[in-house]
Amino acid sequence: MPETTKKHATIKDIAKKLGVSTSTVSRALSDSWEIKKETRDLVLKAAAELNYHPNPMAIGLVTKKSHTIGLCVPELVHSFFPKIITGMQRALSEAGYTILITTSDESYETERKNLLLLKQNLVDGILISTTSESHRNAALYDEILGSGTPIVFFNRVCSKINAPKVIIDDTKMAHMAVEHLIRQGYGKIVHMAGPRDLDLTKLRMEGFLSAMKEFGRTVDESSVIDTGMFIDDGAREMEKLIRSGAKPDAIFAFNDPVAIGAMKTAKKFGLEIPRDIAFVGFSESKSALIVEPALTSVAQPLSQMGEVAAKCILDKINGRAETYPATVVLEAALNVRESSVRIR
Amino acid sequence: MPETTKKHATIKDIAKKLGVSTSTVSRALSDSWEIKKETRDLVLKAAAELNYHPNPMAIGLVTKKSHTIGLCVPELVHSFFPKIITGMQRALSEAGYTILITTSDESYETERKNLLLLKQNLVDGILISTTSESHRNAALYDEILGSGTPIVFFNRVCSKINAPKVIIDDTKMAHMAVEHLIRQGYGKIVHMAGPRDLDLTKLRMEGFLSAMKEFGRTVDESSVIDTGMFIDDGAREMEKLIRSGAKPDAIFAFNDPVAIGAMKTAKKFGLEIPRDIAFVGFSESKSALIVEPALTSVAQPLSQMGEVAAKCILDKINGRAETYPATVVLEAALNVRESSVRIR
DNA sequence: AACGTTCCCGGGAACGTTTCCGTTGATTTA
DNA sequence: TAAATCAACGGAAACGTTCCCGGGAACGTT
Repeated sequence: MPETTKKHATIKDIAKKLGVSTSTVSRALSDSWEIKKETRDLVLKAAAELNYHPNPMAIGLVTKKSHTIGLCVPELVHSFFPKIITGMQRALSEAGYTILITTSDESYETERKNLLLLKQNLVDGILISTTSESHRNAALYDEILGSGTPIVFFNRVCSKINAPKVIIDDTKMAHMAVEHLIRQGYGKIVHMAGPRDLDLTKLRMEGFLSAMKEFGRTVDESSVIDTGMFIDDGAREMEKLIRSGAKPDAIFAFNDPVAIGAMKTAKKFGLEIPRDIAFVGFSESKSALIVEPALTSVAQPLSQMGEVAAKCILDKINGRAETYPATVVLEAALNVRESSVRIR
Repeated sequence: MPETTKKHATIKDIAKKLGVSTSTVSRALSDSWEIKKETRDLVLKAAAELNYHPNPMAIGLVTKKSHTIGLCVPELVHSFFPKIITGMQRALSEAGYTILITTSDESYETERKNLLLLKQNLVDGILISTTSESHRNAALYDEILGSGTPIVFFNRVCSKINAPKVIIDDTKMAHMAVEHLIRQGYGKIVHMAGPRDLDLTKLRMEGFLSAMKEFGRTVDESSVIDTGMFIDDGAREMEKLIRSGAKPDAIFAFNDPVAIGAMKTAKKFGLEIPRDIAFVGFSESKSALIVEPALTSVAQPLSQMGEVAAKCILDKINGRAETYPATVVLEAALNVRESSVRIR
């Protein structure tokens, strides 16, 4: 009978084969200083021969580290977060960490469940982009933080929590976008703002307002209209706008979907873009290039954002948190395209 | 001094508090039959009071199950797989399983690394949609299967491996799409095929060919052209086609991006869609609705596919594999839109 | 009345690893 | 040369569970 295929070779098997103790093997594998070079090589060779792979659960049980970090994002289907995740995975897998992904579906209750799940699964740290109602879970964030699990916020942050945050300067970029519209000579500019309770909404609106103010534009209650964050929301609000006879000359939308939805309606009503009305989105998506005319938008360094957030959480976990400031602000870019360029 | 906040309450803490043995507590928590109802309630109450949560690592160490299933997809940024993942998460989290996501970036080497990583992390099962060169890892699939870890393929499968697969009938749907074009009265129909080494490419091409044959259309080497799977690929091939003076009347593309890229080029050259040329895509994406005119495409039940694949792997893990056939074929739908409807 | 059952429960090994503590022989120091 | 340091290793506890084995009541069964 051939050597029965034992499920997995353990440290003991190596020890037995070499006639040494498990401690020695462990030390050799972890490259401890208190090990002779020759025995270490011997162990390494035997480990390779036996096709040894350490059991992460056993390690986790004694070290109380899972080498897993939990991720909580609102959704996955818009390719926004997936791009961020790509960056995270690069940084984390390099460091030997693995990601546990959960989606909150824009519901703070699901987010709460997910966070508790992550805690129970003993993740070493949590990366989170909150739902629009982040304040509702603020207490939970604090509780988790208090229990010793580090948290890093990215993109959508909870401002009142004292934890590292990785973001772009939304206000500045919004300002820049609106300034672009103004310089292009568009008259009445309307801001389609996002969900009320999202921090991002406030920040981008601030940018809108500051740009309007800087250039002496008047702002009244009709300058900003509440919208959601999806295509349908933009389409609906645009229709209302047009039907009310208050067609603006330009729209600065909370994000690309809203802008695209609004564009769709505008075209349906026979408006020509950008002659009759201009559009600027935010958080550039692939759709910005597919839609016609191509949509001007603020491009975020998504993959980099993921990478930075990941490195940040690793530093937190490994106690090198001092090297990071509380908030990292990344550089974004305004990509100007046909949807907002005045034809001369 | 107040009760020092011990990191986590364990089963021993409960046992000590109640003056029973750990075995009893364990039995109570796992709802064993050999436990008195009253003591079980006592344990449950104490557990709640102590805010007890079982340590998954300790459990995994002894039961040799991680309650984690590994996922390996080619990419995440096209919202195709994220939609599938959403379905998976629903089914898996419901069953108390957690999901470990890896992306292979269309590289079979990365896929190989990921699979090995998953194995080392002792996942209970693996869900995979392969890279275009799946045959290169066929031996690895078999090895993993042989080592006792079940695998379920979905969407992109490796045909030579004997494992459950969850797919749609690509050939049938391709046939249907092409039939639609023919019935609309389009003359010269060209198929922009996907990557040569992808199973899906062959299947969809078969559907194209069978439909052409069924309706007595002639097929020569100019009827099928190799493309990649991205927007640029479609754009490039379309340009070649037009410049060569061989403008077809309709294009059946391997997928939506290729169709959209081709559409873009067609419009650039002044062709009107669908009058001068019609387009049909595959694997409906959001972009199909954003592009103008809206793109006819085959919609796959993505979330359902994820759910079915997840349930399948759970059945495999729990030894109820007999309830499933080797291959599950889901129903897809051809969504006809303006891009392929002949104007009368 | 002796004997099997059934019902509950405790003791303790086992899972695979890290790590503390101790030991030994060799080397250096006073 | 005795004492102290050091390099390299073994022994064993610990991490938090599950689960097998065994045992003592309480309950029927012949």
